Amino acid sequence: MRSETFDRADVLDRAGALFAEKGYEGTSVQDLVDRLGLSRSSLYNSFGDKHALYLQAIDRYRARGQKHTVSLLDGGPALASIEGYLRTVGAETVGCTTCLVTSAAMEQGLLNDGIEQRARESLTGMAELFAGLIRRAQGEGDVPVGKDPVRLGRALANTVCGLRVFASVRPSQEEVEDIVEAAIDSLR
Amino acid sequence: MRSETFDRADVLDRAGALFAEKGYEGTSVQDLVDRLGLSRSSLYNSFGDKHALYLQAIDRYRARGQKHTVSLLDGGPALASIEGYLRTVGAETVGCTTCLVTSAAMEQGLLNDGIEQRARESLTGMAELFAGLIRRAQGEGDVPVGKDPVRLGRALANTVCGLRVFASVRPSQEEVEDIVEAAIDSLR
DNA sequence: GCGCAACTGGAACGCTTGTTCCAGAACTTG
DNA sequence: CAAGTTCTGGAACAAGCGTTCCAGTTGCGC
Repeated sequence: MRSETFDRADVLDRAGALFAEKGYEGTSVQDLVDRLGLSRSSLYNSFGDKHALYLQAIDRYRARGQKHTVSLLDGGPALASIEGYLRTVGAETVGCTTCLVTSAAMEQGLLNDGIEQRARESLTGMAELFAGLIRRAQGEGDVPVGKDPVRLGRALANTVCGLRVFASVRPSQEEVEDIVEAAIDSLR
Repeated sequence: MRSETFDRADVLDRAGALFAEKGYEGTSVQDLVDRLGLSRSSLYNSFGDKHALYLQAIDRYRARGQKHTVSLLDGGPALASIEGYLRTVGAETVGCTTCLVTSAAMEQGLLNDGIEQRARESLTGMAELFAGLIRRAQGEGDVPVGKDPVRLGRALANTVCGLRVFASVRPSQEEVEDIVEAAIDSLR
């Protein structure tokens, strides 16, 4: 026996970064071989074909994002958590960090298998996460009880979604801050 | 002499629809020939190569969008114009109408020539349009003067941007309505 | 140290890609 | 009718694509 010499998660991370950068169709298998540090043969043996690798990279990306989100949100008042999360997304946007799920949704949304569903899951998941936090913040007296948590949660998720696109366009810090702060204002 | 038999604008519209649907890399020249109703040769003679056609389709799309926007916005109180525009975008979103500029920005944003700039122009243009309308609505007593028109305008543009992504994911009418109504609420 | 399994490198595959070219048909204008 | 231009269909091209396969190397577990 001999176990895999490469770090599977790490390979998927790098593949995901490449896919997010150049798109699925824009990334050739040769690009992947060059960037991932393993041979063509190993790539096919360990991950299947290009599309299978894409899906695995997306799943990995989503899992990592979820872990990161949770660590950002637990503890402290809910409103502060929301603000912190939005500001983090804002910083990523200024840094032109492109989002793999958004890229995948835009590129393949209407036709491809599995991807549309994954993207929708990510979006509704984020909306529900926000809604829960808003409800908690209302309990903590930080958000007016008149506000509809579901509606506001969906709006915040959409704001994040918009920022993912903005990231492709090298926005100024000022623009991004305005968007983030306006979102936060909507909670007051 | 013999003039062009096809309608140039119409061909660009159909090309744009195809590019928006399948992405730039995902659309082959053969796809274009099949859909546009003119021969490979005419296509190259009249529009140059694939990338040139793409840019022309984007420009045409933007011009058409601008014309449409203007017709939607002139006349009546500014607040009603904003609401009408947002609801129109919402309807397009429910109908899964994908936006060529957003697709182009996501696919090529960081690397390609001309496209990033065009996408940013579209976004900042929309933000400024909103800012102007908000200022007018403030003059008309429909929006509190305490609100910052520039910030709010940017937030609305970002909301539209997010909806363009949502359209790829077959959202429910309810979700989209929540997002649109929350955006409108932010003006009160 | 033997055998098994993961890995490498490269060659080969059939297919699609974007692009060019050409002979001829279709049409408009003189 | 003739000249000139646009359009068509199809062939041809080199390059790149995703995928498969194989001979050979490396390293772990018995």
